Amino acid sequence: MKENKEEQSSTELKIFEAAREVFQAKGLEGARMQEIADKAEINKSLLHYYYRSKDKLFEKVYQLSIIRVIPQIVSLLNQDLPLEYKLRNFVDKYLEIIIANPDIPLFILHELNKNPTRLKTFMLNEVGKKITPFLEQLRKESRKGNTVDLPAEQILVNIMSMIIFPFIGKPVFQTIFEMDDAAFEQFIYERKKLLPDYIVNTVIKKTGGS
Amino acid sequence: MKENKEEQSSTELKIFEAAREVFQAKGLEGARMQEIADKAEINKSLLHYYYRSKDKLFEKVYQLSIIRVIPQIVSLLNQDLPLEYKLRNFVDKYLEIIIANPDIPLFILHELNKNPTRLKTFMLNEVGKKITPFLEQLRKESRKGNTVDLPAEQILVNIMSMIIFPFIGKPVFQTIFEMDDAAFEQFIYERKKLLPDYIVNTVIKKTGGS
DNA sequence: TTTTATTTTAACCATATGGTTGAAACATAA
DNA sequence: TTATGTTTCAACCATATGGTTAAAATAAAA
Repeated sequence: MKENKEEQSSTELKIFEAAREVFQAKGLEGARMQEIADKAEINKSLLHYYYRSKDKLFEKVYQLSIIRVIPQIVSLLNQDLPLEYKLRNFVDKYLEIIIANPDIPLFILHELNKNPTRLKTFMLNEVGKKITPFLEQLRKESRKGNTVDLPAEQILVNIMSMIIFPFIGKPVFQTIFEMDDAAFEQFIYERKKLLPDYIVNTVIKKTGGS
Repeated sequence: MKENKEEQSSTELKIFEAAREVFQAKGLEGARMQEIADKAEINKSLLHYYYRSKDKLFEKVYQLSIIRVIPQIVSLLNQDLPLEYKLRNFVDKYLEIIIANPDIPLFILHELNKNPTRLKTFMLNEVGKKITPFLEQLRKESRKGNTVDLPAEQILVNIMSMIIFPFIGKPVFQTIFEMDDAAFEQFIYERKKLLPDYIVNTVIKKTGGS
């Protein structure tokens, strides 16, 4: 390992990318070190040369998966913007992030299901605390009669559900709608175009106008 | 194994129930036969006495998990009813089924993600083909201007997302909203009350009335 | 060239795990 | 009682897998 922490060698990155793919597809126990080595086109010894063990490698993949998406998403709710604008932006950018990392949600949620307390403090501090201003904003607008009459938490769950679930349910939807990969990609593309408007319209009550 | 296929011995059922819990929580590779035996309060030998192998046991759990929910849900869309009534009923009963089997969605989707072709023919025949009448109904009402202007598939994905995802994302929501188990149960109960109306209102355009 | 870092090869170890077996204890029914 | 089915226990096997090691080959840097 000649390089320092910042500039990783290309093989180290190749290994990490392969590990990311395999872990995200199969989970910690379902993944095989041999499969990771094969996908990275190196041999198993090198895995231990760069990362000491399966657990260590998994931990890096897991943490980076989370750091790669969650802070970005949370920050979208942390700006001082009018509700409608913020909402539209949130849905749009959230979808962009998930489209770029479509396997991360199921990966995180499966691992979290096996061990629900794993990220508790992180979730509480980096997500829970940082979204309360947004929930407050929702409640404030709700009191003014500007939103649909639902608890703020239910609204947020609705929004997140519609953004994330299509990616988690991809194999089901692809089959029952008889879509090949291209068709599903098109379906997601269509979704990205219409979902921001749809969510804004189902959350925010427009006063005045036609 | 004295009993016939219909009336399983109580231990056989106890084993199956334990296996269901462990497999649904940990997945196929994450599950340990010893843990199943412990939870069933029998020893490992008995697992093989009743079910020949881990794979065989898993297969039964997997298939029953699917058969326990999917046909029920699909049948809700297969009745000859007006859209609004059908929709309200669908959301209500779907939630009921998932509340009774909250771990099944993530379980199925994780296993499906590891092997996306696994249930392809089943999904196609038992789901895909049977929901086309519903999609047609949606399109017909859409042409009459009675629904929101979205492709039928997008509408169905929205609906399924809002029903299923809260259960998949439970560990996240529970943490960021700081809910204990009772509070989360209450949250789901609240959801069951309001979601049918909410979904009907966001899908069906009411003509006339104030 | 000399030195250092990277990569391969191959063999190997330790462990966990799924799986098996046989004997014995126990219960139940014929 | 006899026979059959159920359950436990303990020991054990085979395998896959994660992990390690040593030696050599190769490449790169000094």
